[in-house]
Amino acid sequence: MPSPRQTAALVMDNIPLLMRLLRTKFREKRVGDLSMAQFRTLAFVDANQGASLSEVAGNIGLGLPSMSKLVDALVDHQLLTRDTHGTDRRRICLTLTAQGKSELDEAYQYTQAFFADKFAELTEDERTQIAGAINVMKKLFALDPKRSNPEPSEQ
Amino acid sequence: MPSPRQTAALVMDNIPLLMRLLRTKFREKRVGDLSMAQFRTLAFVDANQGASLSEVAGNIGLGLPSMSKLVDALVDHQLLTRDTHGTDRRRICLTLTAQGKSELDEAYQYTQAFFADKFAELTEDERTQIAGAINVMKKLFALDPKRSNPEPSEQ
DNA sequence: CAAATATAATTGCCTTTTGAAACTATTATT
DNA sequence: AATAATAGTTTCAAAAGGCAATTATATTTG
Repeated sequence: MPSPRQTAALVMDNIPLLMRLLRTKFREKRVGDLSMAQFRTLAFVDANQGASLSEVAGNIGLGLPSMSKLVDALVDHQLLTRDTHGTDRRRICLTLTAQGKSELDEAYQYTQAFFADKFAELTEDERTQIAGAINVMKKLFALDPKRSNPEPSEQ
Repeated sequence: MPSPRQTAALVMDNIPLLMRLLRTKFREKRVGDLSMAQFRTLAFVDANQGASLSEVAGNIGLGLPSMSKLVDALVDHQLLTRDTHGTDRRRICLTLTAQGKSELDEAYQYTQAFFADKFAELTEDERTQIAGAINVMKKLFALDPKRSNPEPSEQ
């Protein structure tokens, strides 16, 4: 029966360690030399086709200038396309290229394989507990990556 | 009944978001202008008095040069002391100063307050689930910050 | 409608963070 | 003693991120 404070401490103490593990595993096989931020950007655009720069920046946790440069690099490497929005030409419309999708998948699956192997060591109950816990926190902290603009209205 | 792969995906997708939240909250009130890495360094040294540079670097996930400079700054601000090890004068012995301990506590508690408030919205069962899940992963991934040198043998 | 204001993204410049390589000092090995 | 190994530091360069100013487009308002 952990108190809110105890739970907070447990989360605060261990999330950074989990994150580091994730980073480490990810860097271990930097597919296509994607940085963590680049990877997460691709993943967000994959889940939110046609996203704007602001949306991506906000959801990844970067400023506009930084994200603009990051996207620049991804476009240069032909992993993303940056088109102008059809009805609002200030905005850009980010989309994954086929190559972007495949590199994203490759990077994702490499890391997933490691974690899946580890989670396979657990019982179903333990996995259920973890999945449940994450879903609870997802809801509690409104963690779902939301588009600031509810209408994807492409073109 | 989540499969290992599904559990992996859930963790991979949400840990970065949780981490970002943690960072954001932390930066919101940068007590004493501590960076995230500096904060985690102080926390590690607090839990591992007399730690060496390599130990800290390894556990925080930084290279030696970076950690050396980071520690430099903390020593300059009188939050850490850097003494030479008694029996092996190549090594350094890091210890928290009283001020370091107090700034660490202050920073920790500020962030903890936010998370505790959120977790207070949950039921006991949900908190138990979260705490259980984290403990399972802690064990599974051997997340506990371990000292590379089991013997703290000071001086 | 024209002027003023707001918004989206980019660019230039700067600071901070990071690491690779070289270097120093100390300890361990042969 | 000579050599190798280990712990930290320093130097240098590169990367990442942000602030402020700029451009381009939309929206508001007088």
